[in-house]
Amino acid sequence: MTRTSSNRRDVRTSGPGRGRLQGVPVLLVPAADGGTVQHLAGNGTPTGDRTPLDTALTAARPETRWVWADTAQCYPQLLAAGGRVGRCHDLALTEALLLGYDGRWGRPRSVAAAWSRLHDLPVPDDVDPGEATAEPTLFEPVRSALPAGVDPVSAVAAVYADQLRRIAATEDPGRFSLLVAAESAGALAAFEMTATGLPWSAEVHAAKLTELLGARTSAGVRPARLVELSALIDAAFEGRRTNPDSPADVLAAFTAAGRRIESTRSWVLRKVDHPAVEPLLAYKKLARIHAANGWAWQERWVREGRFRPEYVPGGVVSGRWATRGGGGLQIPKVLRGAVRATLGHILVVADAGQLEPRLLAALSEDPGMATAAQAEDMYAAIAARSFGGDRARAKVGLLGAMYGQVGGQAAAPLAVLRQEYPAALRLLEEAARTGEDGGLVRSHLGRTCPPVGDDWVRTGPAARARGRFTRNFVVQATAAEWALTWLAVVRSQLTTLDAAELVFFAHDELVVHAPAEASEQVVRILYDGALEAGRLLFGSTPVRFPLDVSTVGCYADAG
DNA sequence: ACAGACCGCGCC
DNA sequence: AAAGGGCGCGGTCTGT
Repeated sequence: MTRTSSNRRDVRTSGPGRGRLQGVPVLLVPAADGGTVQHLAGNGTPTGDRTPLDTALTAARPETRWVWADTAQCYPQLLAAGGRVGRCHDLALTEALLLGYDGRWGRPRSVAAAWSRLHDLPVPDDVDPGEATAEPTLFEPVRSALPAGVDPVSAVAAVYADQLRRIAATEDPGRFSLLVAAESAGALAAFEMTATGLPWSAEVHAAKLTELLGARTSAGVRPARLVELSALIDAAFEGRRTNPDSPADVLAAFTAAGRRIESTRSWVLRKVDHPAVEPLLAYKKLARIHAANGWAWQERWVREGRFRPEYVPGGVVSGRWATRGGGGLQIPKVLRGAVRATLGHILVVADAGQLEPRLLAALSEDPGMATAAQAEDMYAAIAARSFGGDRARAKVGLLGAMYGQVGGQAAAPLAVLRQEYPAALRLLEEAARTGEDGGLVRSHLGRTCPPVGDDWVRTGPAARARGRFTRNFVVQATAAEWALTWLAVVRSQLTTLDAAELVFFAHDELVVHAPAEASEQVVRILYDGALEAGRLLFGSTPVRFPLDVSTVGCYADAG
């Protein structure tokens, strides 16, 4: 195993894992009478104290931390019953992080599985949440898979204590604790946001669809505008009936028209001189809106004025979230006019600009790059310093370095960067080499990339592809943990405001819906949170994490 | 009829 | 301008 972060800095003095994200653990305990919670000591052993569940929910201090099997199983029910939890330790997410740290990716991560591994017993498969019992109780997922006779409370306590030991045995327990706290807080936020939903005007959305596509049609029937464009495409191909949704058919049509193209990607088509290109590009754009975010989508995903994406925290290997259905992280720009604050409210939209290059600067501690990362526009600062002010070249070079591009336009800027920012480029190239050799790389806080499969061979394209993946992983995964930490801090501070709700999170962007009179406080919380996230991850670093913040009535007006 | 691969494009 | 990282989704196409 190869570490990629050299020049380690001790961040413990600045207190990751000991600050706002940590608290006194409380353990939930199942009971036939509707539930009690059992208290845990700091090392995970039960103290014997018990409190009724509803009392615990209403009387919990903000620093109370709930230790439970799986936020996905426990929290939606609590939220539906009006409960809300400040902090938690999610045993399943933490188990996945710890297994990954040891290079044991994809093993079952449930409490039952962890408990069984702890006792050298056969490990049960994880239960798909979709296949869980019809009326799950808070602890059903724990109880059902544990061997008969094993007390679920003891199992949770034992796994929790074991995880604390394993965290303490990592290379930097302070960092890993912060990762666990942020991952767990993120899971709370994810299920809260699914319950809350993003304010979505079905009327505005429908009006936009009609403007773009024509009147609504029944399912399976192409709207008027698509029919027209399809006819124009046929005409341009001199009557040849062409299915614009079929890349193979479009390719054949161009071949018949004497135009040899290697694919039907829109940027390839744009270079082709043929009358079918224009209607084809228009068709593809609109057909995409119709298929992915049309009337059927609205019917399925928008209810009571809210779009409710189902977030999957930890759904991406880099620690980014995924969504399940509805394409929640891909709301097209042309439809963002439908995201509207309700009466008397505003949306505060904040996104962290140029996050990945800034994290590269912080990770590598490259002096020149760190200086550039103090600027509001980091690409411009790099350009001024090293590219004679040519911002486009600076950006292409930096992105190419982080994504593993070697040729094309990026080649020359890359050589400049290697000369001027050697520590930053070395970090990336070391990560790539580790990946090509089949090794593991980690994020700043210790999230670890998946190992190679059994059938992996250290040859040509496969090795280079893995090198690009691990090269990008160190940056993308660290960006994801910065953003998660930001989210966690903002979430906890927003509880000080009445009726301010987090409604959207997408990789490096947060949207808060709040009463108009609270807007300035929300803005302050977002900025303070970004500052705090940088401090928690890196202690004192010259790197800044500037935000673009807009206070708007409509998402389309942000930015 | 259904499953899975591939394609292309939306987002970051 | 179009090479390189991560996704979800809906379309077609191919194989069973």
